[in-house]
Amino acid sequence: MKILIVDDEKMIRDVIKEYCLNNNYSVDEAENGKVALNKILNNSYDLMVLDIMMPEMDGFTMLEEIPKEKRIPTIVLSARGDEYDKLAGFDLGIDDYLTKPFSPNELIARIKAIMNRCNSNLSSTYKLDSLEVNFSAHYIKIDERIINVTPKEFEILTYLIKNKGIAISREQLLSKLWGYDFFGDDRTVDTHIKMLRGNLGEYRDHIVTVRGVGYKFIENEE
Amino acid sequence: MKILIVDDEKMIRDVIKEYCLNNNYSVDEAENGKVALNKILNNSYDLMVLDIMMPEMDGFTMLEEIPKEKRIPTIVLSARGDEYDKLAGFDLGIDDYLTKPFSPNELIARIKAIMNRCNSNLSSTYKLDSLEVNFSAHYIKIDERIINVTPKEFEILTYLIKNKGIAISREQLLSKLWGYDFFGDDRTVDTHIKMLRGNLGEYRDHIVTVRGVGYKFIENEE
DNA sequence: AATAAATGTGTAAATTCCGTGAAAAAACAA
DNA sequence: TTGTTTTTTCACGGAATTTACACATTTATT
Repeated sequence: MKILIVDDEKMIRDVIKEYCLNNNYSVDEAENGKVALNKILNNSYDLMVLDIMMPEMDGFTMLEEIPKEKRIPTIVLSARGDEYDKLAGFDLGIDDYLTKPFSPNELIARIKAIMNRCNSNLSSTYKLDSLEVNFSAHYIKIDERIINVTPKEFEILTYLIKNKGIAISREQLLSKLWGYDFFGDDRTVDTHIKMLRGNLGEYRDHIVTVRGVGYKFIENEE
Repeated sequence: MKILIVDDEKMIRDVIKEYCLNNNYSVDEAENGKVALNKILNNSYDLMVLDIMMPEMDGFTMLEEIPKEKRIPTIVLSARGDEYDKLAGFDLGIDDYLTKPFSPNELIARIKAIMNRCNSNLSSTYKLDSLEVNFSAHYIKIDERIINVTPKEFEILTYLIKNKGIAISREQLLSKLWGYDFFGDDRTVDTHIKMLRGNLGEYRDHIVTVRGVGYKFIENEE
């Protein structure tokens, strides 16, 4: 179990490190978002403890830049207590957060909780009437019949469903599903949405376009 | 999203209830462990806020009595701040804890965080009687019915609500929502406000013009 | 009451946004 | 390789949105 600690204050990194080592987790550190991003791209960690307020590259920006296949469970440290909105609207990949000052024991406890949760959270399917999306087995069924979609379409649908009810911008889709280094056209997303809708048949209207923003998946009328 | 609040002090239950309702969670209460256990066995909740120190049956005992299939995400409230309680609690599958006295806002934030990681179903919503503005889903409802507004109208309303009670100048709106490089007419704002008011129907008067300054959103008469 | 300044409102032109289809480019399989 | 599927680009056209502006109305001041 390897944990990446991202914080600009050495003191804090040291404290967290100490506690992690005592609990048999191995640790790597980064003092800002840039370094962290680099480490994430070139190594594999099981969990990240991330400070939001950092010089060079802040935590939010960094999270956005992580390509999807490199995303890991993340506990966010935040100095101010009133930024929850941001956390909420932004990225649902954040697993937990703590407001500074926090107790190291509490952090450890949460790390344990997340480690447990992730291990037990594997095969899952999403169901909506006769629509069935199996995330792990990677198939979509409507009325018990397999619907063929391309990988990208599947990724998009999955992402929208996991963020159902929330409007997702094209940029967010691109950076999450294509990767931070994709420099193509926004409208590519539209084309995939078009294909996806075509394939979803009677469920096509569950992908709603939010004009000026992007798309969202809805379960019912809202 | 239904939350069960378990605490022997009615005052505390009421406060938590108030905040939960404001955030679109529905609420049920129990004044001790026995009642709570009963409710859990016969209903289904998405989350529980649980006080540890209670008469009749304390929180820990109660947690142990819950059969595995009925366990739900739990936030523990504890009057004592010593670490032993905290860690012991986590071993019982507790998801988070707060020490009394706690800030209701923090509790809400943590509830959101847990809801978020369990079923990624959080929504930041502003409610005023039958007016409902969902920031993340990007919709406005009045009397349960969707109100169609343009993106700019939505942005403006959102901005005013987030700064409710404060007069916002046209310049401020322009620079925040249009961008610092907008060189158009001040009065464009007025046109959008006009449209927005039209769409807000009975709530049109909550957007007050502050003569000589700009506009503000108010909840009640002032 | 008269005046000036600020705001409300209707209209129409200008602009932006999105769905779509077609075709080029890239990835993949045989 | 060759052929097939997937991904990406791009441009058209309709529709929705944004903006500007003229005129009406309100408000504050004298």
